[in-house]
Amino acid sequence: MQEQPLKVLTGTPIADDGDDFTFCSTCAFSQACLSEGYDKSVLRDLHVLVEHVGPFREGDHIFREGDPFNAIAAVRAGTVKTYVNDASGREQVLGFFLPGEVIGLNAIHTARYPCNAVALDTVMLCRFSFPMMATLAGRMPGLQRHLFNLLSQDIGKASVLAGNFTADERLAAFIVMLSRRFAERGFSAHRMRLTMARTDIANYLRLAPETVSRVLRRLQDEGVLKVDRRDMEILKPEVLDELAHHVLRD
Amino acid sequence: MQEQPLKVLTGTPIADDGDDFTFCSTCAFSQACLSEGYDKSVLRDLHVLVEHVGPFREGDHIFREGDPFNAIAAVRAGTVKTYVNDASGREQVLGFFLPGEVIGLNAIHTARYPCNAVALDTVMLCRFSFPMMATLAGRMPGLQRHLFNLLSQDIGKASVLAGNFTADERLAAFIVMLSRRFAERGFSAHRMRLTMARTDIANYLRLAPETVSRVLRRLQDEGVLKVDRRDMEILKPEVLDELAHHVLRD
DNA sequence: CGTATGGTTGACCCCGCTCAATTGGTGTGG
DNA sequence: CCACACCAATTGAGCGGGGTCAACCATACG
Repeated sequence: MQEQPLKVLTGTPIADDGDDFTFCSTCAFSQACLSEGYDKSVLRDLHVLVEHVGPFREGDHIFREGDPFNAIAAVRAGTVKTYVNDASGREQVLGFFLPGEVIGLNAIHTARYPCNAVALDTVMLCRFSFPMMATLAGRMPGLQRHLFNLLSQDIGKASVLAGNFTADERLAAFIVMLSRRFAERGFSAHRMRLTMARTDIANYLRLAPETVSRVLRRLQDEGVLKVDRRDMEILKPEVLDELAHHVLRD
Repeated sequence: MQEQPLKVLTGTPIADDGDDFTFCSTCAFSQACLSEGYDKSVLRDLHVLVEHVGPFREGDHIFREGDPFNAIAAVRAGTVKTYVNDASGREQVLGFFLPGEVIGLNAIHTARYPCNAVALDTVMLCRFSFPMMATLAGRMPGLQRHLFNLLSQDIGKASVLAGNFTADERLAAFIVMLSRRFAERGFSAHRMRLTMARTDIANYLRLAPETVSRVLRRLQDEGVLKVDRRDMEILKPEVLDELAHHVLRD
C-alpha cells in the first residue's frame, strides 16, 4: 500500500475520501490493514462492507436510543453528539465524536443503541455492518485485534466526568482533549471551532451553562484563551495543561 | 453439556469450581460455549488456557499500573478493587469486581494495565491468556462475540460516577447495583457483606467518607437499611430503587 | 425592524467538603 | 484478662464552590 501525500488540512475538519484500496487517511480503521500485509482481495472484502452515508444536517439524528443495532460508524466529517434522556426527561450528553472516531461501539452487547446520536453540523459517516465485520475479523487477526483495541480504549474514556474536579479543571481538560484529538487527525491544535453549544459543553461536563460561561470569561481575562463565539484560540497551552493535569494524569 | 444442579448459595460468595468440560457456573465465560454446540475438543482448547490462580489475601495486589498485560481474569471468589493514583498521589477508586466479573479488559489496547487491582478479601481468579484467547476467538465465533459483548458492556458502566447526582442518589444506586450483581450470581439480594471500606465507597462515588456515613445513618433512621459495620440488610428496596432511579434510568 | 435563541452577568443560597473531636472495634503485649 | 494503641467510622460546626433564578445582551433570521 502506498503512502498517501499528506494533505494540508486547514479550515473545516473533513477527511479525504480514500478509494477502493485505501481508507480515508484519518479513519479509525486505516491502521487495521496497514499493519498487516493483506493482499488486495482481502482489502476488497473489508472495503465492500463500508458504506458512505450522509450528509446529515445539523439536528438530524443518526440513530436513536432503542433502535436495532446493526452497524458501527466512523465519522468522516463534522461532529456527532451522543446523549440519553434521564428519568426526568432531561438531556444528558455522553460524548462528542470528531472525524476519525467511531460511534456505536457501546451498542454491541444489547443489539440496540443505548443512546441517541445527533449531528451538530454537516456530518458524513462510513457505516460498517457489524455482523459482517465480526465475521471478517475471524479471518483477519489484525482486524480483530483492532476491534478489541477500539473497544478496550473506550472503556476508560469517562475520566473527565469521573472524579470530582473543579469547574476550571473540567473545562481545561475538555479543551485540552479537544485540542489533542484535532491535532491527532492533522488539524490545528491551537485554533478550533467549537461545534457544540455552551449548554452541551456544560451538560457534558456536568456543570451549569453559567459556570462554563464564567470560567471561559476568566480564562480569557487571564490571557489563556481567546474566545469569539464558537471560535477558540489557545494562547497559553501550558496553563491549560497545568489545570488539566489533575484530570488527565499526564 | 448437562445442566448443573443449582447450588444453594449462602454466606460467602464463592463460585463452584467446574471441571474439565464445565466452567464455573457463575463464570462470565460459561455462556460463551453454552450458546454454541461446540464439541469437546474445542471446549478443551478453551479450558486449557484457563489457569486458576490464588488465593490472594486482603491487600495483595493482582496487578499494578504499568505492568505488561497478557491476561484477563474472571473473579471466582472475593472482591477486587481497581484504582489509580491521581496527579497528587491520592487514590481514585475505579470499580469493584465481584465473583463472575472480568478484570483487565481496559488493558488490551495499551498492552499495559492502566490501573492497579487489589484484593479486598481472599480472592481466587481464573486467568485467561489474552493472546491465546484472541487466537481461539478467530475460530470460535461464539467466543469472539462474547468478548465483543464483554468489552461493549463495560463502555457505559461509569453511569454512577457520571452525572451530577446527589449523595443520596449516588449511594442508593451503588447499593442497588451491588444488590443486583449479587442476585445475578445467585446470592442474596437483601443481605450482603460490604467487603470494601467506607472510604473506598466514598472514594468510588466521589463523596467524602463523612457524607457516606451521614447518608447511611439517615437511611437507617428512616428504616430503609439496617447497617451493622460491614453487614447490610435492605429493608425497603422500593425506596432505594426510587432514589437510584435517576441514576440508573430504569 | 421585531422576535427568537443562545450566551453572559449578577445576587443569593444550599449541598457536600473540610476540619476537628469522639466513638468503637480489633489486635497486641504485658 | 486488662490496658493500651491504632485505625475505621461516626458525629458536629462552619464554610465555600457551584447551582439556581433572574435580568440583560448580542447575533441570526423573518
